[in-house]
Amino acid sequence: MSEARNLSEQVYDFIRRDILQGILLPDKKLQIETVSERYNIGAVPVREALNRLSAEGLVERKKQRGFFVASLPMKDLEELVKTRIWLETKALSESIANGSEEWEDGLVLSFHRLARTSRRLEPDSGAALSEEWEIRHKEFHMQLINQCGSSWLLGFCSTMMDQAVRYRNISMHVGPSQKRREGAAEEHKEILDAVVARESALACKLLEAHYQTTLAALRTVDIELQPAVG
Amino acid sequence: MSEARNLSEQVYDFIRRDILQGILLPDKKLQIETVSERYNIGAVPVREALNRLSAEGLVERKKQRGFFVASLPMKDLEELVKTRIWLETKALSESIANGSEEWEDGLVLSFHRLARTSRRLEPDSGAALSEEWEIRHKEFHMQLINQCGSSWLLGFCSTMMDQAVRYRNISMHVGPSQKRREGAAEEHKEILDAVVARESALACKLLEAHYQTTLAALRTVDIELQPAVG
DNA sequence: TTTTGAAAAAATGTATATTATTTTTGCATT
DNA sequence: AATGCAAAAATAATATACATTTTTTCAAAA
Repeated sequence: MSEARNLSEQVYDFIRRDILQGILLPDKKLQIETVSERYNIGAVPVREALNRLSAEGLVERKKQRGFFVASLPMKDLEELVKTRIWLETKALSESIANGSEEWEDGLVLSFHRLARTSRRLEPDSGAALSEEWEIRHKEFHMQLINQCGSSWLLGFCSTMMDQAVRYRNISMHVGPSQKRREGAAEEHKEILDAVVARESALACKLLEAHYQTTLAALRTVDIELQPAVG
Repeated sequence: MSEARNLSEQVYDFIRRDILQGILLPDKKLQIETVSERYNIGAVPVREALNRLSAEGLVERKKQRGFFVASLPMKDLEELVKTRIWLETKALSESIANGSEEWEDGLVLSFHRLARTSRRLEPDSGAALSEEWEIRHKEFHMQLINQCGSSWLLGFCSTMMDQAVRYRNISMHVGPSQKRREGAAEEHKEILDAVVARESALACKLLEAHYQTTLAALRTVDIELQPAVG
């Protein structure tokens, strides 16, 4: 894993992971000294990491007032999902148009690994397995679009996927022990099949439906996500 | 202008401006000490600025090897333009669908200001006027899409506009005193008219043509853009 | 020409000082 | 006594100076 990364990169990874997993709650103050102590790393590396995270939108930076975990208002979720659908369906149709058989093979593989991890996932599974699912899930969705022919578009989609993960994980932490949505596995299978059949329009429709369903599921957790300040 | 910004923000603005204007050439090493001296600001604020710029893609960060002005390969320009067309036509059609008359008014105003600045622009105009044109130009293009209903999409388009500006400015610096493209002003007018007429498909076609023409103009400057290292 | 290793240069990290913001405290006023 | 305000103390962000570690350079030897 850690191949001689420097402290700045280590603490960057730690904070990033904790924000995505919802361990660090939205709007929480990220005081340099506290973060420093938490990860046992000096102030300068911490500041460098926070500066980069702030440019990525996972951290907010208020001048002369320090850093905060980026806010995550429920009302912004709709906009996020809408934009994901716009960009990812575009990327998906381009990918289907350009993608070789090798790409198809890679997609089948990504799906299989995701499905395997899903099956092992119990309501009380440990954090490690849950983290593996997150990785497989993102890999599958990125594999769907990675032949779109634009690294810009891929980057934007990746950024938004990470934000979406935050909503999912926060809702699981905040609500009364939510569990991961059941139907998702079949939806992934349907998307895979449509892509392999090169049915572009159908694949896009299924992908959109997948995100709309996820949105609907999150909306039921209508708990206010802004409480934990400090 | 500068309302009590701290050193880190000041140097951030300086470096950003110099990269966009093409004063700092692609791949140039951004040595902390050198940058520090150049802007008369200490090492820590410089590092914070460079870290943020690296997350934005204007600066590249190689671990244990420091910072460099982000590379700008000519081959990536095609991909950038393609992606801009994908996202901005989507944003434009949404904007036209949603935009109120106030938005329309704002667009007419943006166009007028851009046109006025264009007219004043001579081949030997100073940097100040040229910088004003850049600002007006971006304002017009952002105004076109700012009712798209997605701040994510707006941010992505803004990021790519900045990258495109780099190509334009670099080509003017590197080539034998290139001048700004003539036809652009009329193209802007045509886009404005199509938008005001709410002819969404036409407006998108014109916007795409506008970017394709710009791309073609830049392609004639086939000078390698990678020489200045150090 | 290629390799090697010490010196120089530059990035990364620590300790500390400075400056801005927030909180507390004490006094005046209602 | 309760409230409001202002000044001072405390806290925390920002910046400087300096130490350590890594990379690069350059010259001598294979």
